[in-house]
Amino acid sequence: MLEQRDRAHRSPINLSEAIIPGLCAGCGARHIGLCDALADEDLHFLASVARQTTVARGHSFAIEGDSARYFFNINAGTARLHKDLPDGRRQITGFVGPGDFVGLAADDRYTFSAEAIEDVRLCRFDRTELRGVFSRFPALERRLLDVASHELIVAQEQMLLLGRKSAIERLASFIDGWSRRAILCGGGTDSLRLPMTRTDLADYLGLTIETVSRALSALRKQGVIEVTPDHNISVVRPHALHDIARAGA
Amino acid sequence: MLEQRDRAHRSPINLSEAIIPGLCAGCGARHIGLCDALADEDLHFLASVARQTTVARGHSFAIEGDSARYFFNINAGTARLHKDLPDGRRQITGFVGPGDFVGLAADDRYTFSAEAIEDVRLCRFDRTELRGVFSRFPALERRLLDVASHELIVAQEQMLLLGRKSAIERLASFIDGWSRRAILCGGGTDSLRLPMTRTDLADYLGLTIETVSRALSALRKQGVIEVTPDHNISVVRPHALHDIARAGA
DNA sequence: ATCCCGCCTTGATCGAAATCAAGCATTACC
DNA sequence: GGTAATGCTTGATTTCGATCAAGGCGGGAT
Repeated sequence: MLEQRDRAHRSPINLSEAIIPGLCAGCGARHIGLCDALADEDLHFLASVARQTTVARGHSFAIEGDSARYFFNINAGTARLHKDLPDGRRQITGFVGPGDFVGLAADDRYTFSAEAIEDVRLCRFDRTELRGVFSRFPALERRLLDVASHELIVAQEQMLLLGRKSAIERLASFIDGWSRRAILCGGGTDSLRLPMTRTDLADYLGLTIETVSRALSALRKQGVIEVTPDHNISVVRPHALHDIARAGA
Repeated sequence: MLEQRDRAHRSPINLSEAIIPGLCAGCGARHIGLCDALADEDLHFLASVARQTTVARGHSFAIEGDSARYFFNINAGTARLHKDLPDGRRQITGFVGPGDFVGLAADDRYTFSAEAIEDVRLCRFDRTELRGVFSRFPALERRLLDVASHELIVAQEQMLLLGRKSAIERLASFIDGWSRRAILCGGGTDSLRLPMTRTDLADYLGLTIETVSRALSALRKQGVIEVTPDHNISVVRPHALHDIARAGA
């Protein structure tokens, strides 16, 4: 592993970070994990199809309808994926962070837009050349199938949320899920950093900012969460939160 | 192709139908398409991990929470995939027909239930043994990744529908999509068979049966569709329907 | 410091869809 | 044939979340 990291540093991009994101060791499904020994020629090959870039907060690195040339792996920061209706209505389909992939759900053209909500560092792959990567690293394709399957599970859970849950249940579900993700990624269990605005939350949960605000207040008044002055959240009663999220399971 | 079909008939299951569903030749993404020549030993191997079954209307062949032993390929009939909340609220995440796969979005346990809404014929694979199938037929894994990607696109489109569209836009979107699917599958463009009930439609679109009924009436009054006496639909003005679905794009 | 602007919260009112309710059509079953 | 069950439609009323509106807070620019 360390030997591999050394080798990676010799290549133009930091492959150990790009291909084997080390930040979230506990996240399981969110990593490629090309952990086998890599020959130098393999590294050069990977470096030839990948490229590390930085995207500043507020900027998009994929736009719905554009030709889908690239596939991305997030190394640092948070981005939102969204779809828009012509009249401005917006649905955020997910937030992605370190270790996550962007571009799996793409045809010829992107069917979503991706925008950095914090400064984002990412690794960019040419999608055509990625095919070649697959034949050289079959484990990668296997891994991507697992990732895609997992994303399908998450997407279906979100359909249940959007189709059938009340406003307060949606907020509880989101905070519950987000805090589990934070815990898995090694974050402390006390304060939960929310990099997205209330508008983002509303567009993710199919609500308006006012309803999001009211639902958060309701959860606060019930003593389930606390809202910090900087608009972050701390979960006071995780079990109660989970019960609300699952509609009293 | 014909030679392959002949060979398939020698095996215990009808592989040409099960693995290469022939019913919907125009559907593209929905087929595995193991179109390369198959050796006899390959056929025997496939037959050893697959099994053809019939599921009667109203019966489930996968239940949320159960150990996810099997992966399915639908050969005939229609099924609904759904998730339920403890208090009875239900979200249908999709309808599947000939050529579709069920069980991609599964972990250790099913995260959805699958129920036949017509008599269904399907081909059942043991998910553990499927891993072995992958190493023998790498093209299959590639194909499943494509299928999973396509399902992700559809799921995200459905999130936009559930999170941001009005009742009438949801109905228009559904009918538009369903009719395109029917046309691709070689169906006539005139009458559109809806194998699902209004309740299913409501649970798919995040509405109630009354609202579904009213939205259909509204579309009918606008001269966009006609509702046949047997509750099927015929699309009178496809372009207008599409415009409503895309919120006046 | 002061102003402005973006972001959030809370209150008042409105509206789209849910709920409640009634009735009709078709099919299933005795 | 009669009757119950199932599924669909339409009308009346209610409700939850959207919309409209006002005000607070904090950070950045001048």
